[in-house]
Amino acid sequence: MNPANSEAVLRRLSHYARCLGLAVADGIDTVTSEYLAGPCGTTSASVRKDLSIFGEFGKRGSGYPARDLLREIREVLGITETPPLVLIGAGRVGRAIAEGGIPGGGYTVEAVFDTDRELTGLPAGGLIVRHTDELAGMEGGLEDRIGIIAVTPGRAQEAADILVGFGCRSILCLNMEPVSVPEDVTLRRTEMATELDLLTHAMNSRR
Amino acid sequence: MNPANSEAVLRRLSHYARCLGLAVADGIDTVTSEYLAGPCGTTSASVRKDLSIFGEFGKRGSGYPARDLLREIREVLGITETPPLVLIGAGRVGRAIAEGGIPGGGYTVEAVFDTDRELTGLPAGGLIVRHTDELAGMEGGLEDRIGIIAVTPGRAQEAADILVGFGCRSILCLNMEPVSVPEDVTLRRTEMATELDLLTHAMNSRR
DNA sequence: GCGTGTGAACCTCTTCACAGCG
DNA sequence: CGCTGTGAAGAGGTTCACACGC
Repeated sequence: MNPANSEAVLRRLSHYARCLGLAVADGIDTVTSEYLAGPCGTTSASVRKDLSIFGEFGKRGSGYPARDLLREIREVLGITETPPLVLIGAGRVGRAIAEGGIPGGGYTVEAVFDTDRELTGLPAGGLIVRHTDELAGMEGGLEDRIGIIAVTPGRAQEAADILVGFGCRSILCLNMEPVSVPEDVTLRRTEMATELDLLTHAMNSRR
Repeated sequence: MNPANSEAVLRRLSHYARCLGLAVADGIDTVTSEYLAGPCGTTSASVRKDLSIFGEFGKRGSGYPARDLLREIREVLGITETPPLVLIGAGRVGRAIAEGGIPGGGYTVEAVFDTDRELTGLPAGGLIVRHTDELAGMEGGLEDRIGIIAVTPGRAQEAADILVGFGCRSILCLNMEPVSVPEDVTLRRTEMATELDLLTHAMNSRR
C-alpha cells in the first residue's frame, strides 16, 4: 500500500500537528525535524521521510516553517475542519467528556445520548442528555459525524448497532469489550486496559 | 529484536487474553485461532504464529484449551497479578476512573492524588483524594505501581515529574500534550485525539 | 478431515548515509 | 555549514502454504 495511507505515518502526522500547534502558540516559527522528533517519540529521519511523502515543505539549512507545515499536515489529515462528536453514554465517562471536551484536540461534542430514560433530560456539560431514539432527529444524519461509545460495560455492541443503524460510519469506542461493525464502518478504540498490560509487562521484564 | 518482546505481539496477546476471558466466562472451553482472530482484528495465521512463539498450546484438529491458554498468556504478559494504580488528578476524568475503575481490565485504583488542596479530602469512588505531597507515604514506594496521569491540560509534565520523583517507573498518561521522562521510565499514553484524527482522515478519504 | 505449527516468501516500515540546496 | 530530501540497506512484521498430528 501507498505509504501516504499507512496508519503509522498518519498517526505520526497527528503527533506532529499537535506539537506544531504548541510551537506556533509559543511563537516559534521555524522547527527542525529534530525538534519534532523528540516529543513525538520518533527520529528526525522518520520525520523527514514522513513529510517528504506529501511534498517539500522544508528549507535546507534552517528547517520547516511551523505555521505552514501545520496547515499542510492538517490538510493531509483532513482536520482543517473537524467533524462533530456524538456521544453515546451519559455515565461517568460520557459526562466527563461532555463536560471537559477533548482538550487540545479541536473537536467538539455536539450531543449526548443514552438508552437509559432515567438519564435523559439531565445536563451534561452545556448539553442535555437525550434518548438514543432521538438520534433520528440529527440534522443531516450521522454520516459526517463521529460517534463515541462510552457506555456501561457489556453494552458497547448495542450502542454500535444503534449508531450504525442511524447511518454513522466512524466510531470511537472507549469500552473495552470486542465490538463488530459492518465492513464499511471504521471503528477505532482507545485501549487503556491494553496499555496497562503493556506497562505491566515492561515493569516485570525490567529485572 | 526477539519477537517475544515486540510490541505488536504483546498488544495482540493482551487482546487474546481479553477475548479468552469472555469465552471462559461463557463456558466455552476450546477456541480455534479463527475464533480469536475476528474480534481481535487479526488473522488466524497471525494468532497461531503469536502463540507458537511461547510454546505449543493447541491441539491439532480441535484448537486451544481456553482456560489454559488464558493462563499461559497471562503468565507471558505478567498480568497474573496486576500492579496497583495510583491516580494523579481528581478532576472529571480522574474521578470517573476512580469511581468506575478499569472495567474488565483486572486493575484496581489504589489511591488518588491531586496537587490542588481544594480537592484533597473529597471522596472519589471509595477513596479520599490526597495531596501529592503524601505520595511519600505510599508503603513500598511507587516502583511496583503504575501511575496514571489525568490532570488539567498543560500540567501533565508536572505530574510526571512528581511521579518519577517518588520512584514511579511506569506511567500511563491520559493527557494529550507531550511529556518527557527519564530513559528508564516507561511512559505510554491513550491517544484519543489521535484516534479522532485517524477517524476523520478515514471519513474524508471514503469518497 | 480439521486446525495447529512453521519455514519461506513477501511486504512494509525504519534507519542509514549522503548528495543537494539554502 | 546546517538541515532537508531520498535512494539504498536493513529489520521487523505479516501472509502463504503445507506438513504434521489429533
